[in-house]
Amino acid sequence: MGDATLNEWETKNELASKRIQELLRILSKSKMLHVIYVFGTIKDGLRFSEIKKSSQTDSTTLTRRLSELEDIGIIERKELSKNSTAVEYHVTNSFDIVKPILNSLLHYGLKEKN
Amino acid sequence: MGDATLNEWETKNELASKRIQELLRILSKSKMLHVIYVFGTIKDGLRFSEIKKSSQTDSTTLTRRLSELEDIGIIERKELSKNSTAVEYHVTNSFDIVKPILNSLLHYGLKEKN
DNA sequence: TGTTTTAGTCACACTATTGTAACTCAAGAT
DNA sequence: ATCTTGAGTTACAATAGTGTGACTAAAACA
Repeated sequence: MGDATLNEWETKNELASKRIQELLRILSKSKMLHVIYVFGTIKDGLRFSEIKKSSQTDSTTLTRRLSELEDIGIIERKELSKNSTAVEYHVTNSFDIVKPILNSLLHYGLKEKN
Repeated sequence: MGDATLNEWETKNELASKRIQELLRILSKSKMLHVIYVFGTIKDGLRFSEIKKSSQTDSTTLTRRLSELEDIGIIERKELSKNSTAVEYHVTNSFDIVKPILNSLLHYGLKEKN
């Protein structure tokens, strides 16, 4: 951690800390990484059933994870053609903001303990 | 996320995913960021009471957080001079591995929603 | 018209995590 | 000898997060 960065963390508002903690809380929930991974790899514009199959998550948990991601503005839910049976999920710009975090985590995960 | 990185994530062992989830689970616990922040800013070789005061964490929670950080090898607990009343906590090499994650999180936290 | 698919919801028992308050026990200070 | 500090521990009740199985309502298919 550089000094400038630490100073920022030290002096800037508490809001950053709140957002960070919220993000961590959400990211650490069950199946969240699996779900995000699907958005990161497969494609944009995913159907509920596709995400469910690809992430191996049950309906209940998937609904929970999707609405949490929607809440923090990382994905968007779009009903296709005014009826409710067809729904598509898209990533937003904020998804890009989270990518470096996922990458850092990945590199941590791949690194050996020492 | 770059393609190479994604491929890694896709093809490398499940262990990475386990480690990542474990790290996220631990990082998202209450006061964890406060505690890590103290290690990152104040100095190395901290006493229990210093961490307690600086992170504004009660004994119970601090003990929990410190042993979790010790478990994943991010900090080390050292009893000074064979008696148990003086204890010092040090960061390990693994602390450096986690730094980029903290930095990424910080930048996420400081960024406006869009 | 009946069946399947899509996208969920609901209730529930179970486990994990939290904060609080009280307690301990050894060493150093008065 | 008593008081305080350091570094916790223990018990506990409250809250949060989990997977399971059963259920639903609309639309598309046969």
